[in-house]
Amino acid sequence: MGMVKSSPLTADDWIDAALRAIAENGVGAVAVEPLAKKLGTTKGSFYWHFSNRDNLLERALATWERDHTDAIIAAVDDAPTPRDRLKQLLERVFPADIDALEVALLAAAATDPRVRPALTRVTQRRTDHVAKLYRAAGMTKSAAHRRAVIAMSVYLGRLQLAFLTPNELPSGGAASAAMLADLESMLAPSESVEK
Amino acid sequence: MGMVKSSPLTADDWIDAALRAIAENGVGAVAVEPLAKKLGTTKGSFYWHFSNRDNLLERALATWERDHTDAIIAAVDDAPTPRDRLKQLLERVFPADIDALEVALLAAAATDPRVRPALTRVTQRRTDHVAKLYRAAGMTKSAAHRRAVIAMSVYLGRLQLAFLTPNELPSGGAASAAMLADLESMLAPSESVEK
DNA sequence: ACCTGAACACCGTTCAAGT
DNA sequence: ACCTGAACACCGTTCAAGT
Repeated sequence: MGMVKSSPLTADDWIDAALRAIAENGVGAVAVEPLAKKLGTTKGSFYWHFSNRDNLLERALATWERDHTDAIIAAVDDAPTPRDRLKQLLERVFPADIDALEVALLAAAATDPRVRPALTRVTQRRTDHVAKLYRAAGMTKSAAHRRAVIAMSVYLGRLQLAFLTPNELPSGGAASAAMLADLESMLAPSESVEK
Repeated sequence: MGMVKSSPLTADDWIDAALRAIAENGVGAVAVEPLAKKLGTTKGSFYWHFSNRDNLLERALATWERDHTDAIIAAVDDAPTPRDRLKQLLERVFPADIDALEVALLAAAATDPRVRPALTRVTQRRTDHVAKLYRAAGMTKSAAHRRAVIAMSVYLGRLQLAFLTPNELPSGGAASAAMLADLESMLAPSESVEK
């Protein structure tokens, strides 16, 4: 079942296995003994590469944070106007298949003091970026920030909803298209706020 | 520290302790040995009242589900029009202090197969109720449903955001008032959709 | 440098025995 | 009817010893 690598295991092998375990079964699934079994090695081997279970979690989170923040932000920078970039961001982020790893991390953030800071940084950067887009589209600084916070709420809430009621949110199809249209009009930049 | 009750402990004592533990430290904190210590009894006592740890969780969830669904839905039924009821619901639900227990359950729902069904039922009922209000305010059935889903997303996302960036969401004050105004206009029923 | 294997602590679960 | 206390399994962590 587990992919057994020939001899010298690297720390990254453990990190990959940890992230896969999180996506599949949550942060609680980052357990040394089961991971060791999956990698075909022993617990003792683990403690050569990591000081403890938390240290593995920490480094796995750092890897995720690096890989999943800038990529999304950079992906939409080719659209001509801020309004277009916002629209593209929405279209890219909302109909997409739910990212199981992101949901699991979001879930763990509420109770796990090691996960929360990572999620906080990522969320902060995303919010700031969206606020900047609203600002560039002509809204005041405070209105732009409020709308960015609301947009992030909708995004985060949708991750939760998708997991709670999978049948309610088809990944494609007419319902989802109408939904996206609703969201686009609700989240479009408005120029008339707090002149 | 723990409130030690005189002799015959009831199942409800364990359930109360479990719900308190969840609110404070997440579902993982429902651990028999620590709870026994807090209640001043032994693990053996626990297994008189419950078949196992999961059984305690199950019954704690059932208690929460019963207490926290109908109460909120019923609380706003005195407003004259559907539009007013929606507005009151928003005003009641959004500026309120974050419910730690609800956040912890929402978090656990993503990975815990015992928690998810309870959250799914509660979310479904809340969504249906809000959709009914939109419908009564004059929207088509499908538009009302889509808007209810979006409103639930904002609500759930806000719970997450509040925990990720506590400083961003003051419980009162001007920022929160402006935010509420934004939400009210974005989530107000519109009559012009899908005539 | 990297790994094994045994040891110990902690928590879930069982159960015979007590009141 | 309700509880204790000892026992065992499972996983985190340590460490002496191996290659």
